[in-house]
Amino acid sequence: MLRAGNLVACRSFFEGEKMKAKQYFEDALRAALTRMDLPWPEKTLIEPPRERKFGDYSANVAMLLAGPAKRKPRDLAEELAADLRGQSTHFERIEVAGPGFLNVTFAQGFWHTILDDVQAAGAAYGASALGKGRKVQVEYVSANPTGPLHIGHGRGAALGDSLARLLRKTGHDVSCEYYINDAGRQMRILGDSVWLRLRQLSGQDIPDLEDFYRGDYIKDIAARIYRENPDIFNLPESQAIDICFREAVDEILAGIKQDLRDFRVGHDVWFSEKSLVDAGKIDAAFADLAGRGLSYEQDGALWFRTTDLGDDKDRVLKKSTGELTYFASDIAYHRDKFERGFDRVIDIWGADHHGYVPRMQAAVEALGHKGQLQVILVQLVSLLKDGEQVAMSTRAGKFETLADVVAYVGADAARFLFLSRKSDSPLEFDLELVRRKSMDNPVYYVQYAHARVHSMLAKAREAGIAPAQPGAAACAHLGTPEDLELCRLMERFPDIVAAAAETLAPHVVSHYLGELAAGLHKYYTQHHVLSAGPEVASARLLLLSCVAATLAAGLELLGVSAPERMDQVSEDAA
RNA sequence: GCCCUCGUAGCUCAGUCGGAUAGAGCACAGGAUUCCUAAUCCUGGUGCCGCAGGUUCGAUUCCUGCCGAGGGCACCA
Repeated sequence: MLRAGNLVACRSFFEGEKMKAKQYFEDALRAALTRMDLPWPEKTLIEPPRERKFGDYSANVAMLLAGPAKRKPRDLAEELAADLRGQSTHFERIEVAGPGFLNVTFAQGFWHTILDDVQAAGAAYGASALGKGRKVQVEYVSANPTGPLHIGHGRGAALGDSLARLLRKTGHDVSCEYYINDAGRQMRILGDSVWLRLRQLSGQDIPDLEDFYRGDYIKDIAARIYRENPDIFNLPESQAIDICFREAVDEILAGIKQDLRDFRVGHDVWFSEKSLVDAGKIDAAFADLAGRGLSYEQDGALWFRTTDLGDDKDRVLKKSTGELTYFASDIAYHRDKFERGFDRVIDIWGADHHGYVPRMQAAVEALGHKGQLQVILVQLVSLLKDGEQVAMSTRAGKFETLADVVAYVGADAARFLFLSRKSDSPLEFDLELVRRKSMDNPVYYVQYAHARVHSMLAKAREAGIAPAQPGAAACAHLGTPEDLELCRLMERFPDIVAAAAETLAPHVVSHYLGELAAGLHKYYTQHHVLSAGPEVASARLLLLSCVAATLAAGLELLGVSAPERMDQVSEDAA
């Protein structure tokens, strides 16, 4: 029952919004197979073939069916082709090729309908209801408030933000969250570090500590506290350190928030670890685990029986010193997430935490939410400047901050680079390369394509030429191979968005935008628009404004601006 | 020692559930602008898809082993 309902919902969604050509082909194939009394193979693949000469779309059904049906793939394909030729109207050509591929080419008129779709949808082009309104949380960055964000955090920030955009676009109810580790050992060290600097500043001769934060920003914070609280040395030391700690966290966190804003990244919720502790959520989580028989005490410590869940070793929740482990608050935190009603939780972590993933998965499973947590690991960013590696270490105070990098290369260029690579492979970030406004820099290639169209639209307005409305009259002027190529490219966009959202991989969008931009640039050099006569000009303006809308919709998903003039871009990276 | 990720063109990287002759950008060489922005376009060629087996109509893709790189195996965070 439920199944049937879903199927219907899916169907209407596909017809309206997903790749219409693909769906049309699939429907035709299904009907043909039914007529031939053959099943629909689960592993059927319908996709644009690598080479254009094989047509617009290609299906491998005949090869999949050949084995079970004990037939030759090519014979089967020929039979299918013959059936399809007699049944459907939108195909211009239906061919059998290679080992048994069934290749189809759509008629021009079919491609022209894309213009209606893009024009009608505008900025919403590519949107879908795939997520069915499910509540999803994306937690990302979550850097300890012990120093400014560095370039690696930037990669996670760009990814998390883009994923949220993708998930929203595909019909999910998304909430972005930043987990603030403001409890525990790191925070004690932070307080101590500021207190140390403060005492040194007041003239006390105290040697540096072994293990403390030594960045200049610590000195600055200490100096400000000293200025604002000249009598701080009259307080008991514990109270003074507490002031240092609180001031430091507040200031550093404010800086982090500012850096993220400048990078166009916004979290909906800033969740404090300390609040979790204060609200007794840790104890509640412990009780939960104990109730499930998954914890025990030994050697004065509280243990989580993760070996029951496939771990090779049980893990400590509360140390014999009474201190909580990171694991303990993470369990309580994730328990809280699901209590807040999220159907699905996505965490973005640095790849150095990958050993932690199975443990966290086990914990979530133990709490009854198996399969509802997805962890995405983001690999290291190695920062290069003039070819040489720039070292990064928060503790040592040597780092290239995100803010510095963004100021140097611009948010657009940084985001585009981060989002044009798979997150699980290491990334090389060459400051000079990313800063350069040239063709080595794909972001400008894409932005330029968008700006080019708007430049033409502006010129057209001056000349009194308006883009045509979609329809037969305009489409009669859009029959060149380049016209149709742009339509084909635009038609793929909704599928690209869906695939990127499903696989949580924004880089699919970046690569697609590169292709679409290339199509536009090629078109530009081959076809004049404004001087082509009023009717042709306005038909082409319609086509190109649809391309611009698609480019803008794609860039929006990456959080990269879609400028109407390129001189607006140069101000971004001064 | 055990576990995870990765290994694709000179460089940076794509390659979806196994499909047709493995792609793009950069770099290199040559060409295109009386006309909407040359931040553009066109033409050139390069691969033991780390190695060796296995699975099958077909493997860069899946399985096993090996080599190489990085990371992880705490009462650290």
